[in-house]
Amino acid sequence: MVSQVDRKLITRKALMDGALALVAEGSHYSSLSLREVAKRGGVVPNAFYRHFKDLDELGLALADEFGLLLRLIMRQARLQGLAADSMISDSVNFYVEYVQKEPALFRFMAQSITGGSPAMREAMRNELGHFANEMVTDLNRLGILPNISGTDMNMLGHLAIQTVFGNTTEILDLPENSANMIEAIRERCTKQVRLIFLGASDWDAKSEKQQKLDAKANRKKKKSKTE
Amino acid sequence: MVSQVDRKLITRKALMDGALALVAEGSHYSSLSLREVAKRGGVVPNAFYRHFKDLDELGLALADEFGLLLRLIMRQARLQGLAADSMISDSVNFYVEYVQKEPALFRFMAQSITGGSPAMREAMRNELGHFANEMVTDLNRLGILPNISGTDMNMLGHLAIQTVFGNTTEILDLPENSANMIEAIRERCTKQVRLIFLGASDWDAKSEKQQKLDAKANRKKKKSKTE
DNA sequence: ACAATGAGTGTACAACTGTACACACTAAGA
DNA sequence: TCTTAGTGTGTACAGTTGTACACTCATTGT
Repeated sequence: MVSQVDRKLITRKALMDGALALVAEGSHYSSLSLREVAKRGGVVPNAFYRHFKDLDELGLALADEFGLLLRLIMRQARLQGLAADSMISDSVNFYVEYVQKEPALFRFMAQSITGGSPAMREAMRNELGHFANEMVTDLNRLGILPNISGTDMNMLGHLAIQTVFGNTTEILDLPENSANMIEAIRERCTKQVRLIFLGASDWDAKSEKQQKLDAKANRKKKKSKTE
Repeated sequence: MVSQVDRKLITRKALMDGALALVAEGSHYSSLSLREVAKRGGVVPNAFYRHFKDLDELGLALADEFGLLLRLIMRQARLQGLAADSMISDSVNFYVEYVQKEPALFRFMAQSITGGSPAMREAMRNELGHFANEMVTDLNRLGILPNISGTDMNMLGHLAIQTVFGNTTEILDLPENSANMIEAIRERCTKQVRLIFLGASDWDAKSEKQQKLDAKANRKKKKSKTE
C-alpha cells in the first residue's frame, strides 16, 4: 500500500540503480540498452518511458545524483574540520574512501567525462568545476595562499581536483582486498597534491616575472616559426 | 594490381580508420557495432573476421597505433631541441597541436582510459606510463631537478603528463575555429605544468621533513578514528 | 461512489546485431 | 601450368533492439 507518487519515485530510483549496477559490472553506460536497464530495474521495457524519454535523460539524472554526492562529501569534509597540518592527506583519504563506498557512481562519472554524450560531458565538467570552486572558496576563507590572484587560484583549484579525480579509475580497477595498492595510490596522490600546493606557495610576484619572460620567449619562437 | 599481403594490410587499415572515423563523429568506441565498422571500412561484415577476432582486438590495435603516435611526438620534440627558458610552454603547445592534428586517435585514447575493456584500460595506462617514463629520463639526462629521488621523479612525471592529458577532451570538445579558446586552454595548461615544476624545485630535504610530520599526524588521526 | 488519471503490462514489428556456411576469384607456390 | 591458400562476398538465421498500440488496475480527486 504505497502512494502513487512514491511508487513513481521508487521505480525511477530502481531504473537509475539498475543502470548503475550494469555500469559497476563492467559495461560502459553508452553501450547499455533500454531493455537491459528496464529488466535490471525490475520493470517491463515500456514502463521506462513513464520516467525517462531516453537513456540520455536517465544519464543526466545520474549526473545530478553524482553532483549531490559531491556536495555531501564537501559538507562532511567541512564538518570534520580538517586540521591544517594534515589537511591534504585527510582530504585525499576522504576522497579515496568515498570512491570505494560508491564505486558505481564514480565509475559512471569517470566514463561520462570522456565518453558520454556532449551534454553529459558538459554536465560532468560543470559538477567537477563547481567542486573546484567550492574548494577555492574554502581556501580563501581560511586565508591559505593569500598572495595568489583570483584566476590563478581558480587554475590551482582545477589542477588539484583534476589530479585527485585522475586516480579514480585506477582505484576502481584494483581487485578487491588489495589494501596495500590502495595505500600506494593514496600516498602518491597525497604527494602530488602536496607538491602542487608547494608550488602554489611560491607562485608569487617573483614567479610571475619569470612567467612573463617565458611568455615573451614563446611569442618570439612562434613568430620565427611563421616566418 | 596489388600483392596479397598489401591488400590485407590495406583493408586492415581501412577497418581501423573506419572505427576511428565513427569515434571522431561522436560515437563511443564501446558502442560501435562490427557491421558499422565493416561498412565504414568499405567491406562486407564477414570480411572483418579475416583481420580481427573481435572489436576488442581492433581496439588493442588502435591502442598500439596511439602508442606509435606518442613515440613520434617524443622524437619530434627531441629533434626540435627545446630551449630551457620556454621548454614547458613549448611542450604544451606541441601537445595541443597534435591533439588537433589527430583528433580521432586522441578521442579514442580519452575514451579508452576510463571506458574501454579492462585490457584496453591497462594498455592505455601503459602507453601513458611509458610516455611519462621517457619524460623522466629526459629530465634526468638534462640534469633538471637533480635533488629529487627516483620514486618522486616518477610521481612528478606522472603528475605532469596526467595534467596535460587531462585537457584533451576539453580541446576536442571545442567547436572549430575557436582559436581563442584553444589559446586559453594552452595558457592554463602551461601555467599548471609550470606550477608543478615550481613545486618540484622545492621538493627537497626540507619539504621531505614536512612530509614526514604530516604523515605522522595522519597516522595519529587514523588511530584515534579506529578507537 | 464514481469517473479519471496514470503506472505498469503484453503483444507486435521492423530494424539491426553477431556469426555460421558455402562460395568466388585472384595472387602465390609447385 | 595447375593446385593451393586466402581475401572478400552473399545468403541465412536466431537473438536483441527501440518503440507503437491497446490494455489492466490501483490510486486519486470529486
